[in-house]
Amino acid sequence: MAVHVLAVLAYKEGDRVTSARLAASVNTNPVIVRRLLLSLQRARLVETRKGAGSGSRLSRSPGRINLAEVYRAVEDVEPFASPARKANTACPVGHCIRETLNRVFASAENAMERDLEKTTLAGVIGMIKAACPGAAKKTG
Amino acid sequence: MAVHVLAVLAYKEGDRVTSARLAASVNTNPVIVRRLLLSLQRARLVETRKGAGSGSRLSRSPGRINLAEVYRAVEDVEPFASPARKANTACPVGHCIRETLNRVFASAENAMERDLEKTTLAGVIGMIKAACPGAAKKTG
DNA sequence: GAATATGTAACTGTTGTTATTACATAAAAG
DNA sequence: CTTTTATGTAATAACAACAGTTACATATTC
Repeated sequence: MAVHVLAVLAYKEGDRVTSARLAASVNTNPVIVRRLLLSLQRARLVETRKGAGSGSRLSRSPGRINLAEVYRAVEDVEPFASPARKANTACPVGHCIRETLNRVFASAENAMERDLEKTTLAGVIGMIKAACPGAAKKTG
Repeated sequence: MAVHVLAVLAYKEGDRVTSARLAASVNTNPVIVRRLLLSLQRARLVETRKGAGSGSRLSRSPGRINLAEVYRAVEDVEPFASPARKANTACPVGHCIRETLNRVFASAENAMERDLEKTTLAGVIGMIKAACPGAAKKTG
C-alpha cells in the first residue's frame, strides 16, 4: 500500500496531495494514509505540511527513490517469523539456532532489497503507463 | 520454526523422531509440529510413518535440502501485503498498479529464494556447531 | 478568526498464527 | 489379536498484527 501512495504522489510530480485525496485513490481511510505518511516522513521520502491547501509530496524526484527505501521505511519488523516462545535451551540445536538463522535470513532479506533497489518509483510509473494505456494525469 | 524442526531432524541423521520429541525441542505443541510436518511431507522433504516406535525423518540428506525449498514448502502466501480492499479503479494509478507491483515483488521474492538456495540444512548444522561448541548428538 | 488539513488517541473488526484439547486411525510390538 | 504408540485432524481459544473508524487537538493558510 505504501508503494501505491507513493506512486500517486509520483504521478502528481511536485503537487501537494491531501491524505483525503490519497485515501480516495487507495480506497481506504485518510487516517491510514496519514499513519503511513508518518513513516515515510521519518525516512525523508515525503514532505508534509499542515494547514489549508497543503498536503504531502515527494521530497525527491521519483527517479531517485527506489523500492528498497520504501520497503525499509515501512516494514519495521522482520518478514520471517520469530517464534513467540524461546527455543528449548536444553536441546543442542535449539540453543544456538536463533542467531544462526538470523544471519541466514538477514542475507536473504538483503538479496531481496538489492533487487528492490533496481526499481525506482519512476520505473513503477513507467510500467503502469505501459500496462495501462489510459493513464494520463487526471483525477489522482 | 520449520527450519528449526528440520535442523533437529538433520541433527539426528536418519533416525526417526516423534512429533512429541520435536515439539519438546522447539518448545511448542506436538500438534503444531505435526501440521508443519504435513507441509514438509507434501514437499517431499520428510518421510513420516505412523505407529509405535515411528516418527519422521528427512527424505534426503541434509546437504541436498536447501532453505529455499523449505521456504516454499512452508510459506504458502505472499510475504507482501495484498490490500483487502480493491484499489479505486477510477484512479489511473490504482487501476493497474496491482499487477505491476506483483511483478516487481515476484522478482524480489525470487532474488530472496535464490539467496536461500545457497544454504543447505547441512550448512545450517555446520554453522550451529561452529557457533555452539557444545553441540554433540545428545538429547535432541 | 474561519477554514482546512495533519497528528494522534481510542476503539472495533478481521485475519493469521500459535496453542490446547480431544479423538479417530494406522502401524508396530507383544 | 490386543495393546501400545504415534500420527492425522477437527474444534476451539488466545493472541498479535493490521486495517478501519470516529473523534478531537493543533498547526497553517486565507
